[in-house]
Amino acid sequence: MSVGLQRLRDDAPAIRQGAIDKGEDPSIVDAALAADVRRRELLAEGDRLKAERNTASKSIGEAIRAGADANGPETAALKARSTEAGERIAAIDAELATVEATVDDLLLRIPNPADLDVPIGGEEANVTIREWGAQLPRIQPLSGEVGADALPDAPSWERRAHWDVAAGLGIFDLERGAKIAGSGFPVYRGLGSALQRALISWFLDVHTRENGFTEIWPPAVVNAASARGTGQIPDKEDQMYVVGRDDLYLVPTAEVPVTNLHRDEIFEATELPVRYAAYSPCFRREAGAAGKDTRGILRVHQFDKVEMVLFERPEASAAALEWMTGRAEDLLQRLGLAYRVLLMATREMGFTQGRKYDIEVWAPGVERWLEVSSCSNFRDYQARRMAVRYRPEPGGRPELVHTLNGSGLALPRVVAAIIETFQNPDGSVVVPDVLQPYLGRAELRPPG
RNA sequence: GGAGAGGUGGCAGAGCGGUCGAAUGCGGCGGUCUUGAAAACCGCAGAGGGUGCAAGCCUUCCCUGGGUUCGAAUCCCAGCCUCUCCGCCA
Repeated sequence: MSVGLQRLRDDAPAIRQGAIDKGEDPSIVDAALAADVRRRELLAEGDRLKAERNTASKSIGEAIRAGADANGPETAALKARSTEAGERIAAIDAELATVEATVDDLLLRIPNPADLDVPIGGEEANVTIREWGAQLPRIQPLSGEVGADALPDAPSWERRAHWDVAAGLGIFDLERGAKIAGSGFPVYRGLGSALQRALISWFLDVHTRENGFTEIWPPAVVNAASARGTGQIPDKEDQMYVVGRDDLYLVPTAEVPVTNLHRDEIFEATELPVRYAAYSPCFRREAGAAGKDTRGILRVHQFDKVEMVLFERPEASAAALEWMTGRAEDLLQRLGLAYRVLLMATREMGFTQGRKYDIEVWAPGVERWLEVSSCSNFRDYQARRMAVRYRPEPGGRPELVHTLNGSGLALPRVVAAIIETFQNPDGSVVVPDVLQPYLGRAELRPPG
């Protein structure tokens, strides 16, 4: 935490501006700085008194060993000196404890400044930096060319939304999901369930066999220290499901348990980078999002995701973010889904990120771009909270690592895009080539 | 859930309430020796914070949090975790 203070002292204007750019309160920076001044005053005085007490206590021990009476008058004088120092130490430590709690709390509320080249602003300031694939129209001719070449009066068909197609196929059961758990807890059945497994397996297979990730299967709950480490507490606390009785949090993403794997640890430089790929269910309360995307599976309280998590040397993290984003894009290309990559503007980023790319797939049935991946470089922000360090040189001083993570990929919207992109006029859906071995079939059709 | 044992540095493992940030072994780093390596020998080696240009000095940390004491790794209390046995159970 105090490495953060160091940066705060050295670079307060940039941190302040970073908070403003992200739409956060910059006055917290000054409050933290002021509290830090008081903290150091108390620390200096407390340390001085502790040194005094230590020497006094030590001389008591020496006197006794030299033959003095442990309860005699000469030791009593020494004890009085030590006791007096002890009382003042107690008072100072008490104030120090409250001041440090204040500093820690304030530090947790100062956001990570965005990289200097990140556009400043809200959604309108996001920059599309890449697009891939054809953005299919909702209405298209039954045969022949798609697009401008199509004849105006030719017979056409209309793509349906994924929930309509899924209803025909019998692969979702949203109503019964609502009955047994609540709205936003989808049930997948039959080939819908198999499609979930297929996607998870294929994603993990690509990451582990081709991309060099180590697979992790994490717990679905974490403790408060882990939630704080990755920044869910205090920033996004109300987005998490809490198991109050046991003081546990349902994970909103595998990022939380997997990044915390190395909390309070020191890597050797030769161990980096560390690359993990982890499947987990993800639980999100989506508080404040009521009424948005209520149809289908575009916004749900529980979904499945494969997450990529990297621990990197600072000088390598920028390139690692590009690489990791590329790994997520590769999955979409091999599925045959059109997508675009956005560099997110400052107010569209989270509290903890230095740079973030969102990847959105085109869903031609609902005619919308759907976010399926978010790839971020946290630089040393999470590492500081979690005390994850590495030794640049053997035997050298530890320094903070950089952490990154990105979805690779989140399932529901990929499923929606697959259904809407590869649906046929008769209601069947073609299975992408890469998934056919996992599903054991080339298309989804209604049973019977 | 019940009963017992235990949590010390990268690992293993000592540690009468004062001289313990902590013996010893392994591992690590540097060196001697060697054509090179191994072995042997010598030496260095924890983390955080404060202060200082720096060398350094001071301070905290022996699971966590309280307490007793002039002084706690060592004593007391609570919690967490691990192991063994019993019970229950996918």
